[in-house]
Amino acid sequence: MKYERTEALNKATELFWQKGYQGTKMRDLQDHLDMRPGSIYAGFGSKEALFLQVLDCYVEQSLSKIDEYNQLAAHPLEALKDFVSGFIFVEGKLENCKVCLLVKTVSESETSQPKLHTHALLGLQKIEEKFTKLFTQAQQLKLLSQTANTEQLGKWLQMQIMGLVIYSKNCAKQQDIALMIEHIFSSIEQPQAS
Amino acid sequence: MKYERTEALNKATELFWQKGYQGTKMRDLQDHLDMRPGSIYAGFGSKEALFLQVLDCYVEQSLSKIDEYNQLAAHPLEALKDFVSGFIFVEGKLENCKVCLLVKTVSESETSQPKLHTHALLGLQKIEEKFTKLFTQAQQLKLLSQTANTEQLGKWLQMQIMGLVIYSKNCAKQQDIALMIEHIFSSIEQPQAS
DNA sequence: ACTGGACTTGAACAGATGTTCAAGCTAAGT
DNA sequence: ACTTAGCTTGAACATCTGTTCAAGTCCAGT
Repeated sequence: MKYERTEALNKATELFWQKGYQGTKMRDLQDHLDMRPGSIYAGFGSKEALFLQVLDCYVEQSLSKIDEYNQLAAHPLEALKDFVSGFIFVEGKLENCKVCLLVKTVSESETSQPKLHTHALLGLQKIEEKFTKLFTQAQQLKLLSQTANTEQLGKWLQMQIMGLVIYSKNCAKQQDIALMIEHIFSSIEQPQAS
Repeated sequence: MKYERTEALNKATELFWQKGYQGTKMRDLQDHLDMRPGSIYAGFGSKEALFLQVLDCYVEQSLSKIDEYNQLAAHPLEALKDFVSGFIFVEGKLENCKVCLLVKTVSESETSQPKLHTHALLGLQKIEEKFTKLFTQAQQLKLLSQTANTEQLGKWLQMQIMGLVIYSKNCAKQQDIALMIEHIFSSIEQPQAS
């Protein structure tokens, strides 16, 4: 059942990612997971509990994806850029980009679902810390100015990604987005007084 | 009844802004507008129709707010910066910043509510056009390089605002955000090859 | 005082939605 | 073949939610 559990979690992630927490109905989940309500409740507790597990799973996967990129890339900055590009251009196409599940959740649950909100913020924080860690690595490799504030850079990148994923929904032109990504990273590599 | 209508629309905007479209229940609206369901339906048609009117109203108000800033400020770039700051630091405080209603709607309605999605995107487009217009003004006033692509700058600013409003929910430190705004505008005023 | 039209009221409705649970099923242990 | 423990089933339930409409209220025109 262990395998089926992760399988189910992944399918649930898909749905929540597409439709958001409130937009996903229990019936949708039943269909998509091919599980009856009783099984879902036995396995995950409740809709909210399932969603929290989905969030955790999503964060875990994002963190390891960054690590993967870091092992493949020539240096940490390239890894971050690849990660961002991979996030926006899914299978090379802009159209497939979904708004990051965490971003979506933070925006949706702002006031109505404090538990989800806190949880999503926590996830975003972990990812930001990973960004900061890679920036610090880059600094040690002399790829960044020794005076650069890597923590501030982590925040900056996190903010940029949030802007990018939302804006991607708004903008048809793949090239515009690619240009923005270039711009973001060229401004990081030639650090201003920040 | 004309006055009461805009009054009601403003109150509805507040609620939708706080809770999102799906998160706002008809009963909440009834309480908050102090109107009975029949009156709401007579005046606005349906929950969806009301929300669309709220969106239109929100866009209109945002556009005129930019114009106001433009008349008060020394030049268009300052106006844009004031607008962004005013958006993020509501009454001087970061805590009051709500995720932009349009951004929230785009994120929430991505797949489940195509009508709302399209409408919100249209609103964002209008605002972006206004940004571009101000950048073009700035260029004519020689505040920007004559080779700068003002359309691209409009997109860039729009994307930055999206990032900022979401990130503001995540980040406690007012100073970090202020720094980011500085960074955004200083990079615009010293234009790269974009 | 009376009429007619427009707006308001709020109980009621139909369908949706999260959740439960008694009954059924499956397979490993004896 | 029998037992047992744990998982699965899906009808049923209580509550929620968007919407309707017959009845009521208000007020300008006569």
